[in-house]
Amino acid sequence: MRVPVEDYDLDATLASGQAFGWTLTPDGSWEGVVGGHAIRVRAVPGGIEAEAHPPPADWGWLRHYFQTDVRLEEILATFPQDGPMQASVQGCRGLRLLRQDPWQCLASFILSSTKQIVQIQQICRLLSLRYGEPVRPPWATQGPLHTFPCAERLARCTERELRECKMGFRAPGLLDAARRVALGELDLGRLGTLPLSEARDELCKIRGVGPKIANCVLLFACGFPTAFPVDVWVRRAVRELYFPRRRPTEARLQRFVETHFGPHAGYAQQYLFHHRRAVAARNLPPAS
DNA sequence: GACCAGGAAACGA
DNA sequence: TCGTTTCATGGT
Repeated sequence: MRVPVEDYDLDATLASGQAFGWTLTPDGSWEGVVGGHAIRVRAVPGGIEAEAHPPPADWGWLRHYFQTDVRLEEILATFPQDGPMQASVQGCRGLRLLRQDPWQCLASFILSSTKQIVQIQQICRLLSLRYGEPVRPPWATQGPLHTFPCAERLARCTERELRECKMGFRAPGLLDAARRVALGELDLGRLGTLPLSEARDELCKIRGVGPKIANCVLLFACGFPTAFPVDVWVRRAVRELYFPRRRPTEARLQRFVETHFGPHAGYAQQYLFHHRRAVAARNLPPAS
């Protein structure tokens, strides 16, 4: 299957710390699981090439996940026309936001707090291996891929079992989230129909979920284009670029990001995040 | 060994 | 409403 799309940097998007289940294979394609299907995707001229197993009847769910109908040009045009923002866009033209499954996204970001991206990937992989369902596509050379475990399955785990997946103090939070979702106490599918602040309040009832993680879920999975997660990298970027003199209070910084970046502030945030990390990687090259 | 990582919550001032 | 500390684990 070939999905035509312009302005799409697949590699940057899948490696950008918004989804943690993708693996880059030696031949340059990405393997993952979306909607119960094992997927292999690669960037090709003019679009994305995908294989799926089991073979799907239609591919709408894949276009939805990758948001290939979104016109990036129109989104970038809404960004503030200031130097810092334009520089961030120039740094990685084609970076995109995915539309993830809300439960997987919520669980992943509960596991993300004060963890590096590679470690989050490691924990998610371990969880999937132990509690997800195996999917064996015909192209798999090694073992099968695994779905991300559903809330009902994780709700049946003990805290000790979850801690064995290296998540440390985040285990109670994940368990709390899984139980709320499994019991129907929290309807993730409904969040997208609520006003932003109400949806955020719902998520923040979960232990270990504060504004940052809630905003990640609202932006990456629930379709709120102005949700603006502020993590250490984005805070660093915004301070350096927009408050070079004195450092603003947290409340001041919050007000700024909510008003300055326009109707697609969440997208702008992803560019700031990616660009600031790229600068850090350039200034501090990894030890051989 | 010190320091940090896509944070949140409990605490004291 | 501020800043500080603690939580668990692994990488640099």
